[in-house]
Amino acid sequence: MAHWLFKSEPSVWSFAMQVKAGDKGTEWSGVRNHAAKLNMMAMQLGEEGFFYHSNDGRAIVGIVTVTKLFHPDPSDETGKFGMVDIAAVKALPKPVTLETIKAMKRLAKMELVANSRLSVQKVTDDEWAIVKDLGGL
DNA sequence: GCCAACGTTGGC
DNA sequence: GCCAACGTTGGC
Repeated sequence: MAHWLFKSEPSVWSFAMQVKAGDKGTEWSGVRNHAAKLNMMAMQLGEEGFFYHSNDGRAIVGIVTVTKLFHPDPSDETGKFGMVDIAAVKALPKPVTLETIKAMKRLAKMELVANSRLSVQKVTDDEWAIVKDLGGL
């Protein structure tokens, strides 16, 4: 199973809102980037990803799971892009900050550091295990 | 609030 | 099809 990372500004859509939205999941709409789209197309049902708060927070705060495979995003008039649905799984007992990630040698290659602007990223098995551990899971 | 990095757009 | 200009993102 592959692992992922979803990035969101908490003032727009926070992990707390994702939790409140329940188990069924919500549409991860509005992605207009091809690299992010390819990542979403590769996602399988039940695969898990980190939920990262950009700007305000700058930390990985929770885990989400894919509840619906890649499908068209009605908000995209060009029809080129799409989205998956995700639902919150659990919060990290200890959020893992960007600062911590940058300070860890084994996490230095994370896309979060290398390509911070990509909104849906791939996370390696190694990175997944390390961050979960740092997060207290 | 600034600025670097990156993606997209549009003129040629 | 190239590339300069522009807009957006996100860390600091």
